[in-house]
Amino acid sequence: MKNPVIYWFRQDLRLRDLPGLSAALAAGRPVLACYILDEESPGVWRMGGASRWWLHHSLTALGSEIEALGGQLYLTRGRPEGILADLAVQSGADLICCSRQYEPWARQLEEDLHGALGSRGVTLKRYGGSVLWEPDTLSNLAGQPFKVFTPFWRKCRGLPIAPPVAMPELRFGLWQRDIRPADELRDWQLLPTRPNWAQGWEQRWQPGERGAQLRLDEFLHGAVADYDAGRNYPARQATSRLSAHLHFGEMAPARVFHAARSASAANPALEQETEKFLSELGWREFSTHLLYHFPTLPEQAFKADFAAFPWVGGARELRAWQQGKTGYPMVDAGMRELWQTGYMHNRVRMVVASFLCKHLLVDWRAGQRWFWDTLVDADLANNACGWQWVAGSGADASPYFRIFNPTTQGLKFDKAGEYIRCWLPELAALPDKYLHEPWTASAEVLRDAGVTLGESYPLPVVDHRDARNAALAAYADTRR
DNA sequence: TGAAATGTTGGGGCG
DNA sequence: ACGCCCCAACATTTC
Repeated sequence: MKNPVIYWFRQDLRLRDLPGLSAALAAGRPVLACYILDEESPGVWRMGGASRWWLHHSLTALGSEIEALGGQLYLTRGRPEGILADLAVQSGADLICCSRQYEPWARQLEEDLHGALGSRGVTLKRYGGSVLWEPDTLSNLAGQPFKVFTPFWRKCRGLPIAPPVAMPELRFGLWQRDIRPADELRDWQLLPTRPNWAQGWEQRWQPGERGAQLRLDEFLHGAVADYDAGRNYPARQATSRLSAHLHFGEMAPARVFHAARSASAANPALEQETEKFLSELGWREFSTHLLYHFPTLPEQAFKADFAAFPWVGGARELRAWQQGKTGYPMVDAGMRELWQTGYMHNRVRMVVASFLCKHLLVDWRAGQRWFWDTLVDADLANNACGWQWVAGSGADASPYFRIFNPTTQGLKFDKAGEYIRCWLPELAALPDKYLHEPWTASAEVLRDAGVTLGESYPLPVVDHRDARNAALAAYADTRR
Protein backbone atom coordinates (compact mmCIF):
# COMPACT_ATOMS: atom_id res chain seq x y z
CA MET A 1 0.00 0.00 0.00
CA LYS A 2 1.21 3.47 -0.84
CA ASN A 3 2.19 5.77 1.98
CA PRO A 4 -0.64 8.12 2.83
CA VAL A 5 -0.71 11.90 2.97
CA ILE A 6 -2.04 13.29 6.22
CA TYR A 7 -4.66 16.00 6.06
CA TRP A 8 -4.86 17.79 9.38
CA PHE A 9 -8.27 19.42 9.80
CA ARG A 10 -8.32 22.54 11.99
CA GLN A 11 -10.77 25.46 11.63
CA ASP A 12 -11.61 24.27 8.12
CA LEU A 13 -14.20 21.54 8.64
CA ARG A 14 -15.26 21.09 5.03
CA LEU A 15 -14.36 19.07 1.96
CA ARG A 16 -15.13 21.57 -0.78
CA ASP A 17 -13.07 24.63 -1.66
CA LEU A 18 -10.24 23.49 0.54
CA PRO A 19 -6.88 24.12 -1.17
CA GLY A 20 -4.85 21.98 1.22
CA LEU A 21 -7.14 19.01 0.85
CA SER A 22 -7.12 19.33 -2.93
CA ALA A 23 -3.34 19.31 -2.82
CA ALA A 24 -3.29 16.28 -0.55
CA LEU A 25 -5.67 14.37 -2.79
CA ALA A 26 -3.78 15.39 -5.90
CA ALA A 27 -0.80 13.38 -4.72
CA GLY A 28 -2.76 10.30 -5.74
CA ARG A 29 -2.08 8.58 -2.45
CA PRO A 30 -4.55 7.68 0.30
CA VAL A 31 -5.42 10.59 2.54
CA LEU A 32 -5.43 10.10 6.26
CA ALA A 33 -7.86 12.66 7.65
CA CYS A 34 -7.39 13.70 11.24
CA TYR A 35 -8.65 16.27 13.72
CA ILE A 36 -6.82 17.08 16.94
CA LEU A 37 -8.56 18.67 19.90
CA ASP A 38 -5.76 20.90 21.13
CA GLU A 39 -6.24 22.36 24.60
CA GLU A 40 -2.64 22.29 25.68
CA SER A 41 -0.54 24.28 23.25
CA PRO A 42 0.99 27.31 24.97
CA GLY A 43 -1.28 30.35 24.79
CA VAL A 44 -4.22 28.43 23.34
CA TRP A 45 -7.67 29.87 23.93
CA ARG A 46 -9.49 26.74 25.04
CA MET A 47 -12.78 26.50 23.21
CA GLY A 48 -15.82 27.79 25.09
CA GLY A 49 -18.95 25.82 25.88
CA ALA A 50 -21.06 26.96 22.93
CA SER A 51 -18.19 26.41 20.49
CA ARG A 52 -17.71 22.90 21.84
CA TRP A 53 -21.35 22.13 21.13
CA TRP A 54 -20.88 23.34 17.57
CA LEU A 55 -17.61 21.48 17.13
CA HIS A 56 -19.24 18.23 18.18
CA HIS A 57 -21.89 18.49 15.50
CA SER A 58 -19.56 19.83 12.86
CA LEU A 59 -17.14 16.94 13.36
CA THR A 60 -20.05 14.52 13.22
CA ALA A 61 -21.09 15.99 9.89
CA LEU A 62 -17.57 15.97 8.49
CA GLY A 63 -16.92 12.45 9.74
CA SER A 64 -19.98 11.03 8.06
CA GLU A 65 -19.17 12.78 4.78
CA ILE A 66 -15.72 11.24 4.85
CA GLU A 67 -17.16 7.85 5.74
CA ALA A 68 -19.54 8.07 2.81
CA LEU A 69 -16.43 8.34 0.65
CA GLY A 70 -14.92 5.25 2.18
CA GLY A 71 -12.68 6.97 4.68
CA GLN A 72 -12.56 7.75 8.34
CA LEU A 73 -11.92 10.86 10.36
CA TYR A 74 -9.21 10.11 12.89
CA LEU A 75 -9.93 11.93 16.16
CA THR A 76 -7.46 12.51 18.90
CA ARG A 77 -6.55 15.10 21.49
CA GLY A 78 -3.37 16.48 22.95
CA ARG A 79 -0.45 18.48 21.61
CA PRO A 80 -0.23 18.36 17.84
CA GLU A 81 3.60 18.15 17.73
CA GLY A 82 3.71 14.73 19.29
CA ILE A 83 0.51 13.44 17.77
CA LEU A 84 1.32 14.37 14.19
CA ALA A 85 4.87 13.04 14.45
CA ASP A 86 3.60 9.72 15.82
CA LEU A 87 0.90 9.52 13.21
CA ALA A 88 3.41 10.11 10.45
CA VAL A 89 5.70 7.38 11.74
CA GLN A 90 2.86 4.96 12.31
CA SER A 91 1.36 5.47 8.85
CA GLY A 92 4.53 6.10 6.88
CA ALA A 93 3.37 9.54 5.76
CA ASP A 94 6.02 12.07 4.82
CA LEU A 95 3.65 14.91 3.98
CA ILE A 96 1.10 16.70 6.16
CA CYS A 97 -1.21 19.34 4.67
CA CYS A 98 -3.36 21.81 6.57
CA SER A 99 -4.93 25.26 6.43
CA ARG A 100 -3.26 28.23 8.03
CA GLN A 101 -4.61 29.85 11.17
CA TYR A 102 -3.85 33.34 12.38
CA GLU A 103 -4.21 33.20 16.16
CA PRO A 104 -0.87 33.90 17.86
CA TRP A 105 -0.76 30.51 19.59
CA ALA A 106 -1.68 28.74 16.35
CA ARG A 107 1.07 30.51 14.44
CA GLN A 108 3.60 29.57 17.09
CA LEU A 109 2.40 26.00 16.86
CA GLU A 110 2.84 25.98 13.07
CA GLU A 111 6.42 27.19 13.50
CA ASP A 112 7.21 24.62 16.15
CA LEU A 113 5.70 21.87 14.03
CA HIS A 114 7.83 22.81 11.08
CA GLY A 115 10.92 22.13 13.13
CA ALA A 116 9.65 19.09 14.98
CA LEU A 117 8.42 17.35 11.83
CA GLY A 118 11.22 18.51 9.56
CA SER A 119 13.83 16.85 11.73
CA ARG A 120 12.00 13.56 11.14
CA GLY A 121 11.82 14.01 7.41
CA VAL A 122 8.14 14.97 7.40
CA THR A 123 7.02 18.06 5.50
CA LEU A 124 4.24 20.31 6.76
CA LYS A 125 2.52 22.31 4.03
CA ARG A 126 0.14 25.09 4.99
CA TYR A 127 -2.50 26.52 2.67
CA GLY A 128 -4.79 29.55 2.65
CA GLY A 129 -8.50 29.59 1.98
CA SER A 130 -9.82 30.56 5.39
CA VAL A 131 -9.69 34.24 4.48
CA LEU A 132 -10.05 35.99 1.13
CA TRP A 133 -6.69 37.74 1.39
CA GLU A 134 -3.75 36.45 3.36
CA PRO A 135 -2.90 39.02 6.01
CA ASP A 136 0.81 38.95 5.20
CA THR A 137 0.21 39.90 1.57
CA LEU A 138 -1.59 43.17 2.28
CA SER A 139 -0.05 46.49 3.20
CA ASN A 140 -0.81 50.17 2.80
CA LEU A 141 1.11 52.68 0.72
CA ALA A 142 3.70 53.03 3.49
CA GLY A 143 4.24 49.27 3.49
CA GLN A 144 2.58 48.98 6.88
CA PRO A 145 -0.36 46.85 8.00
CA PHE A 146 -3.72 48.60 7.75
CA LYS A 147 -5.20 50.10 10.88
CA VAL A 148 -8.28 51.67 9.34
CA PHE A 149 -11.06 49.69 7.75
CA THR A 150 -12.00 51.95 4.84
CA PRO A 151 -8.62 52.07 3.10
CA PHE A 152 -8.14 48.39 3.90
CA TRP A 153 -11.37 47.47 2.17
CA ARG A 154 -10.72 49.83 -0.74
CA LYS A 155 -7.42 48.10 -1.31
CA CYS A 156 -8.98 44.64 -1.07
CA ARG A 157 -11.71 45.51 -3.52
CA GLY A 158 -9.11 46.46 -6.09
CA LEU A 159 -7.49 43.05 -5.90
CA PRO A 160 -8.61 39.99 -7.81
CA ILE A 161 -10.45 37.50 -5.64
CA ALA A 162 -9.32 33.98 -6.15
CA PRO A 163 -12.31 31.87 -7.12
CA PRO A 164 -13.06 28.93 -4.86
CA VAL A 165 -10.80 26.04 -5.80
CA ALA A 166 -12.34 23.45 -8.02
CA MET A 167 -14.04 20.59 -6.24
CA PRO A 168 -11.37 18.05 -5.39
CA GLU A 169 -11.82 14.52 -6.55
CA LEU A 170 -13.43 13.03 -3.52
CA ARG A 171 -13.15 9.55 -4.92
CA PHE A 172 -13.89 6.46 -2.94
CA GLY A 173 -10.65 4.67 -2.29
CA LEU A 174 -8.48 7.69 -1.74
CA TRP A 175 -8.93 7.54 1.99
CA GLN A 176 -6.98 5.77 4.65
CA ARG A 177 -8.84 3.63 7.18
CA ASP A 178 -8.19 1.85 10.40
CA ILE A 179 -5.55 3.86 12.13
CA ARG A 180 -5.60 3.00 15.81
CA PRO A 181 -5.99 4.06 18.48
CA ALA A 182 -8.46 6.84 17.81
CA ASP A 183 -10.80 8.64 20.18
CA GLU A 184 -14.55 8.39 19.99
CA LEU A 185 -16.14 11.79 19.65
CA ARG A 186 -18.44 11.16 22.59
CA ASP A 187 -15.44 10.61 24.86
CA TRP A 188 -14.59 14.28 24.46
CA GLN A 189 -17.84 15.25 26.16
CA LEU A 190 -18.26 18.34 24.07
CA LEU A 191 -22.01 18.44 24.65
CA PRO A 192 -23.51 19.84 27.84
CA THR A 193 -25.34 17.40 30.08
CA ARG A 194 -26.16 18.68 33.56
CA PRO A 195 -27.83 20.97 32.74
CA ASN A 196 -28.30 20.65 29.03
CA TRP A 197 -28.35 24.34 28.18
CA ALA A 198 -28.26 23.56 24.49
CA GLN A 199 -31.80 22.26 24.41
CA GLY A 200 -33.41 22.92 21.05
CA TRP A 201 -30.19 24.11 19.41
CA GLU A 202 -30.42 21.33 16.82
CA GLN A 203 -33.59 22.93 15.51
CA ARG A 204 -31.87 26.31 15.37
CA TRP A 205 -28.49 25.42 13.93
CA GLN A 206 -27.19 22.87 11.47
CA PRO A 207 -23.42 22.75 11.87
CA GLY A 208 -21.45 21.34 8.97
CA GLU A 209 -20.88 21.99 5.33
CA ARG A 210 -24.40 21.17 4.23
CA GLY A 211 -25.98 23.39 6.87
CA ALA A 212 -23.70 26.23 5.80
CA GLN A 213 -24.69 25.84 2.15
CA LEU A 214 -28.40 25.76 3.00
CA ARG A 215 -28.08 28.90 5.07
CA LEU A 216 -26.19 30.76 2.36
CA ASP A 217 -28.77 29.78 -0.27
CA GLU A 218 -31.63 30.80 1.98
CA PHE A 219 -30.02 34.17 2.65
CA LEU A 220 -29.17 34.95 -0.97
CA HIS A 221 -32.70 34.07 -2.06
CA GLY A 222 -34.33 36.04 0.70
CA ALA A 223 -33.07 38.47 3.29
CA VAL A 224 -30.21 39.89 1.24
CA ALA A 225 -32.76 41.87 -0.78
CA ASP A 226 -33.30 44.17 2.21
CA TYR A 227 -29.98 43.66 3.93
CA ASP A 228 -28.86 47.26 4.33
CA ALA A 229 -31.87 48.28 6.42
CA GLY A 230 -33.20 44.92 7.57
CA ARG A 231 -30.02 43.81 9.31
CA ASN A 232 -30.57 46.47 11.99
CA TYR A 233 -33.80 44.98 13.30
CA PRO A 234 -33.06 42.19 15.74
CA ALA A 235 -36.55 40.69 15.65
CA ARG A 236 -36.16 39.96 11.93
CA GLN A 237 -34.09 37.13 10.57
CA ALA A 238 -32.46 39.54 8.18
CA THR A 239 -28.78 38.70 8.62
CA SER A 240 -26.97 35.77 7.06
CA ARG A 241 -26.18 34.00 10.36
CA LEU A 242 -23.18 32.46 8.64
CA SER A 243 -20.67 33.52 11.31
CA ALA A 244 -20.26 30.18 13.06
CA HIS A 245 -20.11 28.31 9.75
CA LEU A 246 -17.35 30.66 8.65
CA HIS A 247 -15.49 30.41 11.93
CA PHE A 248 -15.34 26.63 11.76
CA GLY A 249 -14.46 26.79 8.10
CA GLU A 250 -17.53 24.90 6.97
CA MET A 251 -17.73 27.22 4.03
CA ALA A 252 -14.94 29.04 2.25
CA PRO A 253 -15.30 32.83 2.34
CA ALA A 254 -14.45 32.79 -1.36
CA ARG A 255 -17.56 30.73 -1.99
CA VAL A 256 -19.69 33.19 -0.06
CA PHE A 257 -18.10 36.05 -1.96
CA HIS A 258 -18.65 34.60 -5.41
CA ALA A 259 -22.15 33.34 -4.63
CA ALA A 260 -23.15 36.82 -3.47
CA ARG A 261 -21.56 38.40 -6.51
CA SER A 262 -23.36 36.18 -8.96
CA ALA A 263 -26.64 36.74 -7.15
CA SER A 264 -26.24 40.48 -7.65
CA ALA A 265 -25.10 40.03 -11.25
CA ALA A 266 -28.30 38.12 -11.95
CA ASN A 267 -30.41 40.81 -10.31
CA PRO A 268 -28.93 44.33 -10.42
CA ALA A 269 -31.50 45.55 -7.89
CA LEU A 270 -29.55 43.59 -5.32
CA GLU A 271 -26.23 45.28 -5.98
CA GLN A 272 -26.25 47.81 -3.14
CA GLU A 273 -27.55 45.31 -0.63
CA THR A 274 -25.00 42.71 -1.67
CA GLU A 275 -22.12 45.16 -1.41
CA LYS A 276 -23.19 45.95 2.12
CA PHE A 277 -23.19 42.28 2.96
CA LEU A 278 -19.76 41.81 1.41
CA SER A 279 -18.37 44.65 3.46
CA GLU A 280 -19.38 42.71 6.56
CA LEU A 281 -17.26 39.91 5.20
CA GLY A 282 -14.66 42.65 4.88
CA TRP A 283 -14.78 43.26 8.62
CA ARG A 284 -13.99 39.60 9.16
CA GLU A 285 -10.96 40.00 6.92
CA PHE A 286 -9.96 43.20 8.69
CA SER A 287 -10.15 41.53 12.11
CA THR A 288 -7.91 38.72 10.97
CA HIS A 289 -5.52 41.22 9.44
CA LEU A 290 -5.32 43.16 12.71
CA LEU A 291 -4.86 40.08 14.88
CA TYR A 292 -2.13 38.79 12.60
CA HIS A 293 -0.16 42.02 12.73
CA PHE A 294 -0.99 42.91 16.35
CA PRO A 295 -1.04 39.59 18.18
CA THR A 296 -1.67 41.15 21.59
CA LEU A 297 -5.09 42.40 20.44
CA PRO A 298 -7.06 39.98 22.68
CA GLU A 299 -4.99 40.92 25.73
CA GLN A 300 -4.06 44.59 25.50
CA ALA A 301 -5.68 47.82 24.45
CA PHE A 302 -4.50 48.79 21.00
CA LYS A 303 -4.44 52.45 21.97
CA ALA A 304 -1.84 52.97 24.65
CA ASP A 305 -3.78 55.61 26.60
CA PHE A 306 -6.35 52.97 27.52
CA ALA A 307 -3.80 51.00 29.52
CA ALA A 308 -4.60 53.16 32.56
CA PHE A 309 -8.36 53.32 32.05
CA PRO A 310 -10.21 52.92 35.37
CA TRP A 311 -12.35 49.86 34.78
CA VAL A 312 -14.01 50.11 38.17
CA GLY A 313 -16.98 47.86 37.41
CA GLY A 314 -16.80 44.72 39.50
CA ALA A 315 -18.25 41.25 39.89
CA ARG A 316 -21.72 42.52 40.78
CA GLU A 317 -22.04 44.54 37.58
CA LEU A 318 -20.57 41.77 35.46
CA ARG A 319 -22.97 39.21 36.88
CA ALA A 320 -26.01 41.39 36.31
CA TRP A 321 -24.95 41.81 32.70
CA GLN A 322 -24.18 38.13 32.13
CA GLN A 323 -27.52 37.06 33.56
CA GLY A 324 -29.51 39.64 31.64
CA LYS A 325 -30.59 41.42 34.81
CA THR A 326 -29.49 45.00 34.25
CA GLY A 327 -33.02 46.37 34.22
CA TYR A 328 -32.59 47.73 30.67
CA PRO A 329 -34.77 45.52 28.48
CA MET A 330 -32.77 45.88 25.27
CA VAL A 331 -29.60 44.80 27.07
CA ASP A 332 -31.25 41.99 28.99
CA ALA A 333 -33.05 40.63 25.94
CA GLY A 334 -29.74 40.39 24.10
CA MET A 335 -28.00 38.63 26.97
CA ARG A 336 -30.85 36.14 27.26
CA GLU A 337 -30.80 35.46 23.53
CA LEU A 338 -27.07 34.77 23.84
CA TRP A 339 -27.48 32.40 26.75
CA GLN A 340 -30.40 30.56 25.27
CA THR A 341 -29.23 30.23 21.68
CA GLY A 342 -25.45 30.71 21.55
CA TYR A 343 -25.98 33.73 19.33
CA MET A 344 -26.88 37.39 19.49
CA HIS A 345 -27.99 39.76 16.76
CA ASN A 346 -25.18 42.09 15.77
CA ARG A 347 -27.00 45.33 16.52
CA VAL A 348 -27.68 44.07 20.03
CA ARG A 349 -24.07 42.92 20.45
CA MET A 350 -23.05 46.56 20.05
CA VAL A 351 -25.66 47.71 22.55
CA VAL A 352 -24.80 45.19 25.26
CA ALA A 353 -21.06 45.61 24.80
CA SER A 354 -21.34 49.37 25.01
CA PHE A 355 -23.43 48.98 28.14
CA LEU A 356 -20.88 46.74 29.85
CA CYS A 357 -17.91 48.99 29.07
CA LYS A 358 -19.47 52.42 29.29
CA HIS A 359 -22.41 52.17 31.67
CA LEU A 360 -20.94 49.57 34.02
CA LEU A 361 -17.26 50.43 33.44
CA VAL A 362 -16.35 46.76 33.31
CA ASP A 363 -13.14 45.89 31.49
CA TRP A 364 -13.86 44.88 27.89
CA ARG A 365 -11.76 41.75 28.40
CA ALA A 366 -14.38 40.38 30.82
CA GLY A 367 -17.02 40.81 28.13
CA GLN A 368 -14.74 39.24 25.58
CA ARG A 369 -14.33 36.19 27.84
CA TRP A 370 -18.09 35.83 28.30
CA PHE A 371 -18.72 36.01 24.57
CA TRP A 372 -15.91 33.53 24.03
CA ASP A 373 -17.65 31.04 26.25
CA THR A 374 -21.23 31.58 25.12
CA LEU A 375 -21.14 32.32 21.38
CA VAL A 376 -21.25 29.51 18.86
CA ASP A 377 -19.37 31.81 16.49
CA ALA A 378 -16.66 32.80 19.02
CA ASP A 379 -13.62 33.78 16.99
CA LEU A 380 -10.48 35.22 18.53
CA ALA A 381 -9.95 37.90 15.88
CA ASN A 382 -13.57 39.02 15.50
CA ASN A 383 -14.17 38.96 19.23
CA ALA A 384 -11.10 40.97 20.18
CA CYS A 385 -11.62 43.40 17.33
CA GLY A 386 -15.28 43.89 18.15
CA TRP A 387 -14.74 44.48 21.85
CA GLN A 388 -11.90 46.91 21.31
CA TRP A 389 -14.02 48.71 18.75
CA VAL A 390 -16.82 49.16 21.27
CA ALA A 391 -14.55 50.02 24.20
CA GLY A 392 -12.94 52.71 22.07
CA SER A 393 -9.48 51.28 22.65
CA GLY A 394 -9.08 49.62 19.27
CA ALA A 395 -7.68 50.53 15.88
CA ASP A 396 -10.29 52.48 13.92
CA ALA A 397 -12.54 52.17 16.96
CA SER A 398 -15.82 53.77 17.76
CA PRO A 399 -15.00 57.05 19.55
CA TYR A 400 -15.19 56.63 23.28
CA PHE A 401 -17.92 59.21 23.65
CA ARG A 402 -20.22 57.26 21.37
CA ILE A 403 -22.39 55.77 24.10
CA PHE A 404 -25.43 53.78 23.08
CA ASN A 405 -28.63 54.62 24.91
CA PRO A 406 -30.37 51.26 25.34
CA THR A 407 -33.79 52.91 25.38
CA THR A 408 -33.22 54.86 22.20
CA GLN A 409 -31.79 51.81 20.48
CA GLY A 410 -34.86 49.85 21.51
CA LEU A 411 -37.21 52.53 20.22
CA LYS A 412 -35.38 52.75 16.93
CA PHE A 413 -34.87 49.09 16.17
CA ASP A 414 -37.51 47.25 18.16
CA LYS A 415 -40.33 49.74 18.31
CA ALA A 416 -43.09 47.18 18.57
CA GLY A 417 -41.10 45.28 21.18
CA GLU A 418 -41.12 41.95 19.36
CA TYR A 419 -37.51 41.20 20.23
CA ILE A 420 -37.89 42.19 23.87
CA ARG A 421 -41.10 40.24 24.35
CA CYS A 422 -39.49 37.19 22.77
CA TRP A 423 -36.59 37.05 25.23
CA LEU A 424 -38.17 38.74 28.26
CA PRO A 425 -41.56 37.07 28.57
CA GLU A 426 -41.93 38.52 32.06
CA LEU A 427 -42.43 41.94 30.41
CA ALA A 428 -44.60 40.75 27.55
CA ALA A 429 -47.84 42.17 28.95
CA LEU A 430 -46.48 45.71 29.29
CA PRO A 431 -47.82 48.23 26.76
CA ASP A 432 -45.30 49.20 24.03
CA LYS A 433 -44.97 52.61 25.60
CA TYR A 434 -43.30 51.29 28.75
CA LEU A 435 -41.54 48.25 27.33
CA HIS A 436 -38.17 49.93 26.92
CA GLU A 437 -38.33 51.73 30.29
CA PRO A 438 -40.50 49.68 32.65
CA TRP A 439 -39.58 51.89 35.61
CA THR A 440 -41.52 54.79 34.08
CA ALA A 441 -44.78 52.89 34.21
CA SER A 442 -47.27 53.64 36.98
CA ALA A 443 -47.91 51.15 39.75
CA GLU A 444 -51.25 50.38 38.16
CA VAL A 445 -49.83 49.65 34.71
CA LEU A 446 -47.17 47.44 36.26
CA ARG A 447 -49.71 45.54 38.29
CA ASP A 448 -51.96 44.98 35.28
CA ALA A 449 -48.97 43.61 33.37
CA GLY A 450 -47.98 41.34 36.25
CA VAL A 451 -44.63 43.06 36.65
CA THR A 452 -43.07 43.67 40.06
CA LEU A 453 -39.93 45.74 39.61
CA GLY A 454 -37.12 44.44 41.76
CA GLU A 455 -38.72 40.99 41.82
CA SER A 456 -40.08 39.68 38.54
CA TYR A 457 -37.84 42.09 36.64
CA PRO A 458 -34.91 44.12 38.03
CA LEU A 459 -34.77 47.84 38.57
CA PRO A 460 -32.06 49.52 36.48
CA VAL A 461 -28.59 48.74 37.92
CA VAL A 462 -27.43 52.24 37.00
CA ASP A 463 -29.07 55.48 35.99
CA HIS A 464 -28.42 56.12 32.33
CA ARG A 465 -27.58 59.79 32.62
CA ASP A 466 -25.30 59.34 35.63
CA ALA A 467 -23.53 56.39 34.07
CA ARG A 468 -23.01 58.26 30.84
CA ASN A 469 -21.51 61.26 32.60
CA ALA A 470 -19.27 59.05 34.74
CA ALA A 471 -17.98 57.27 31.65
CA LEU A 472 -17.24 60.53 29.87
CA ALA A 473 -15.43 61.83 32.94
CA ALA A 474 -13.33 58.67 33.23
CA TYR A 475 -12.37 58.97 29.61
CA ALA A 476 -11.45 62.64 29.94
CA ASP A 477 -9.28 61.71 32.93
CA THR A 478 -7.45 59.03 31.03
CA ARG A 479 -6.64 61.31 28.16
CA ARG A 480 -5.22 63.88 30.53
C1' DT B 1 -22.28 51.04 12.93
C1' DG B 2 -24.78 57.75 18.64
C1' DA B 3 -26.66 60.78 21.90
C1' DA B 4 -27.21 65.03 24.11
C1' DA B 5 -26.63 69.85 24.11
C1' DT B 6 -26.98 73.83 21.67
C1' DG B 7 -28.41 76.70 17.77
C1' DT B 8 -31.80 78.10 14.13
C1' DT B 9 -36.14 78.60 12.00
C1' DG B 10 -40.91 79.28 11.46
C1' DG B 11 -45.76 78.81 12.74
C1' DG B 12 -49.20 80.09 15.90
C1' DG B 13 -51.16 81.99 20.23
C1' DC B 14 -51.54 86.06 22.52
C1' DG B 15 -51.54 90.79 24.30
C1' DA C 1 -50.99 94.68 12.43
C1' DC C 2 -47.20 93.83 15.24
C1' DG C 3 -43.89 92.13 18.49
C1' DC C 4 -43.14 88.74 21.73
C1' DC C 5 -42.93 84.24 23.39
C1' DC C 6 -43.29 79.33 23.14
C1' DC C 7 -42.08 75.29 21.12
C1' DA C 8 -41.72 71.79 17.67
C1' DA C 9 -38.76 70.52 13.98
C1' DC C 10 -34.59 70.42 12.10
C1' DA C 11 -29.45 71.41 11.87
C1' DT C 12 -25.03 71.80 14.04
C1' DT C 13 -21.67 71.02 17.64
C1' DT C 14 -19.93 68.70 21.31
C1' DC C 15 -18.98 64.85 24.17
